[in-house]
Amino acid sequence: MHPLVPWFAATARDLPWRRPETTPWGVLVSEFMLQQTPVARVEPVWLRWMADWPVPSALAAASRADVLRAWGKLGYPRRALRLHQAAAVIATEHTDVVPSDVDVLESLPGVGSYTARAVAAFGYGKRCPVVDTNVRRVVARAVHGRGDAGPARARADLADVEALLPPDEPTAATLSAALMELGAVVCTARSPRCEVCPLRAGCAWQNAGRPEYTGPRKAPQAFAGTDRQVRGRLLDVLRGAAAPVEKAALDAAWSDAAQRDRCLDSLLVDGLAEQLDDGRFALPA
DNA sequence: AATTCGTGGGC
DNA sequence: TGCCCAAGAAT
Repeated sequence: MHPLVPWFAATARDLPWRRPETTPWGVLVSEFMLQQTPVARVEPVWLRWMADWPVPSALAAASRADVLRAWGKLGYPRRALRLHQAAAVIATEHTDVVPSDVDVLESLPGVGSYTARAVAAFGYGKRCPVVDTNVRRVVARAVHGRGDAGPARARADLADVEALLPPDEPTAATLSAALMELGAVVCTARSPRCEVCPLRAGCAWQNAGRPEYTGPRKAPQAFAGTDRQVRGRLLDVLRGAAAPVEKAALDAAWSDAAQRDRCLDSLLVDGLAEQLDDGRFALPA
């Protein structure tokens, strides 16, 4: 796996959260935004976010409405709320310093196994296996000779990557980033660019003749007509409104009244919206 | 362990 | 065009 280190040094994308001046807080923010959202859409939002809220306590002091507006259309807006909550915990319980310990990180709202390890590795240069969908695919192919990663197996996946990391901490951290980069730009899910892959010579999948993936397929995720779409429509109305809106404005966003009301209620429960005393609706203060 | 949770671009 | 996918987490 060592060929990945010089390859990464030579070809890595110049992403703003990878620049040397980026703080662990900047890394944490980027990882929240990158959960299920492509790099290209995250970049401009991250830049403005860090300018507005350069430290956790600054974000913690902002209103949820401001946070949700800044999050914009990145999707899964509950992530924005969890980041807001995590910032408050960091500010009040960790003296405004992002934790470097994986277990402490994982205790923060919205921080799971991947994000905790990414912050430890990319924010603090630790030797720490980082397993995301890209890394699982690279390991499945290069190490196991399978066309794709099957269902996640947390412990086994971590052990696979742990075995690849060199002893040297900064080199291990760089390799972690390189594995993700390879999966993102070369060893992609569809149409992998094996011709330019630095691992080609030793890749188990390549050497096996690139057999097709045979394992279980993940169930395709419907979107049109789901609550997820309706919630998105409703929240888009609230995000775009300069003042609280009447219910009629939300009614116009989706025709099925029962589904619409159920989704509005779920937004209230999630803290993504609130109803004022006069009956109007708005992003939460 | 299987579902739910947004949004949009690429093929 | 419709389908698949994108640096996951919580339940």
